[in-house]
Amino acid sequence: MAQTNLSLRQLRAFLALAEQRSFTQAAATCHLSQPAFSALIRTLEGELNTRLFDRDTRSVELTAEGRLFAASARRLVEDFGAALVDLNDHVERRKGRVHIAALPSLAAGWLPAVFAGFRKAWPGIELNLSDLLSDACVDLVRSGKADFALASTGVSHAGLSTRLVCTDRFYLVCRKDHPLAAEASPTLKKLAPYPFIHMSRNSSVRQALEAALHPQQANTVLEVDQLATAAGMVEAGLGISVVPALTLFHFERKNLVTRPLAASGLTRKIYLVRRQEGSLSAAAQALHDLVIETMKARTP
Amino acid sequence: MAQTNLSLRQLRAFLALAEQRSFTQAAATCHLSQPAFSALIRTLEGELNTRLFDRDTRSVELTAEGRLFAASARRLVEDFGAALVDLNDHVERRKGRVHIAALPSLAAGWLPAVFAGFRKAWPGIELNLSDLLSDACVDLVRSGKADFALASTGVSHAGLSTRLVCTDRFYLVCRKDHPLAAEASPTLKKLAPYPFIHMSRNSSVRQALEAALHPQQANTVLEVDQLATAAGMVEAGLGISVVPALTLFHFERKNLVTRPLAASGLTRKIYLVRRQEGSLSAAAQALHDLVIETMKARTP
DNA sequence: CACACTTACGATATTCGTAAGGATT
DNA sequence: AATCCTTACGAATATCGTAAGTGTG
Repeated sequence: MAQTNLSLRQLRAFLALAEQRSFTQAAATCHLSQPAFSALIRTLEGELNTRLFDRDTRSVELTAEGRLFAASARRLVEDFGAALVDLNDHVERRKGRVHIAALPSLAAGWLPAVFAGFRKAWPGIELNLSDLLSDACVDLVRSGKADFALASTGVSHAGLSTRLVCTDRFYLVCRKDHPLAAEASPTLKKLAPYPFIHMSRNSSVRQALEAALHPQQANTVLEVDQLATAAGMVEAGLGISVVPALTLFHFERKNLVTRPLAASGLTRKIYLVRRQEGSLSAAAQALHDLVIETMKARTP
Repeated sequence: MAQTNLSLRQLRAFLALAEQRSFTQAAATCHLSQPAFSALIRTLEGELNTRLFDRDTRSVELTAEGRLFAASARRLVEDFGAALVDLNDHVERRKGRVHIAALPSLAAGWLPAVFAGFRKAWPGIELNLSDLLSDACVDLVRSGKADFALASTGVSHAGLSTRLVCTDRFYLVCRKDHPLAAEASPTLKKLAPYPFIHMSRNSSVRQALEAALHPQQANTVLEVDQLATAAGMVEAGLGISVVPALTLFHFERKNLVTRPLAASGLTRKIYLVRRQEGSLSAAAQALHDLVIETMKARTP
């Protein structure tokens, strides 16, 4: 008994017959020939080891046991259907949840448009974004709390797979009246004498910058956490700064100019980080694909 | 999607694999060869239109969709199993309810032993007895409130089937010191002169008696509702009475004697009444069979 | 190369629809 | 005679197990 094998179709057939009380009609409902339907009911009765219908040529009625089972069967078919619909909603991305982690610079400037596009395509999917510094992003992925991350780690962590999605060139930002504003594409060396406004030491922007400067030291005048703050400081004339292209929107201000740095190998690499094993949910995969696609479109 | 056909076995296989995370082991659990099991999972994934497991030669893990479905599947298999167990309990008469109606004379004297036997055989079945006069018994059956009845109706009602289960001979009951006590088997005529204690007019005992007497009139001294009352009255010397064999236990008292009436065609016929169409529940059928069997044993 | 999942394939079992049978009105 | 469920039976389909294939540590 514990190993009985019943199918959803048998339950549906049973319920159809219980409601319509006619083999002929119920068979039509189930898209079966009447004899096949009859056999199906007989099989079901055999598996349940009881007669479910009193039937003769004139009438078809549930037995007491049939009525009992009908109540269960109705609920089972409903629950089964609900489970299938729910699963399918997730598969078809009508429901679901995606949690990604991304560097604040991406979260503020570039991601919103991606999220908007995603939302439009899959309005039923709940989005969750952790805008954190690179290491924290990676930790969320490793712990499974985030589906994937956009971070600047080049280190290949065990169990994580990283994929380069963007190489972000750096730009000088300074006031229009600054001497460097005259240069179309200044070199790093030329920047050295001027007071410099840094991002905080653990930001990806700062780390890429330090790595590029290495033996050199910048003439630090100020260290801030937020790019918007840096923009304000530069505009106020406290100093210059150097930031990746994807953050330039912060510096689109009347009194500021931005200049690509002369080829210096100074770039910030952005990686998509995900767990090595375990596929993404349908929803996460969709966002993943959209991210990749959008990135490709930006820098072909 | 609405017409997907899943089987309980597929769900069990899916859950086995989700838990054991090994095709080989899960296949063994399901008593299948590993390739057959593999095909089964593949079919399931096809029907659900999604991959449920991330698998390679080294590891088998649920996908996000698989985890979602696993929760549903677990509950479905449980509910399904519970429904099957419940149904089987009814089929095997470990659970259930039987409601019968019976004449008070049977309810008090003869049925208790039958019920005791039934209870012993099927301790899980709830018993329900309506001890009512014949017409009320039949009404309960007709309305479907009782599974069957033991009544004295000979009338064949539409939609009901009646079956004679017992022909109850009548006995004189009187005091030991009554003149009739001397007769081993008095005739009805001899009773006529003596004061008579009747059952109420709508009782089956009274009706059978009136039918037998017909042109004659009894010398009624008293009319009572309960046989026990009649017994007390007879013992007190108020009169004699005539009652069916099955009620004689009421009259087994020190100062009373019972005498079978001489062949007079005076009998009370007891019928088992049930609905013509519609089988009995397993529990009701069991009680039905026990009633028939016990009746047969009493009067072979 | 050993282990674990997949593919290939012939054999078996199940399920189907058509046609004939039986019972009831 | 008409209607409805059941039985009979050959055909189509699905499922099984064995054996070979593939990929990974």
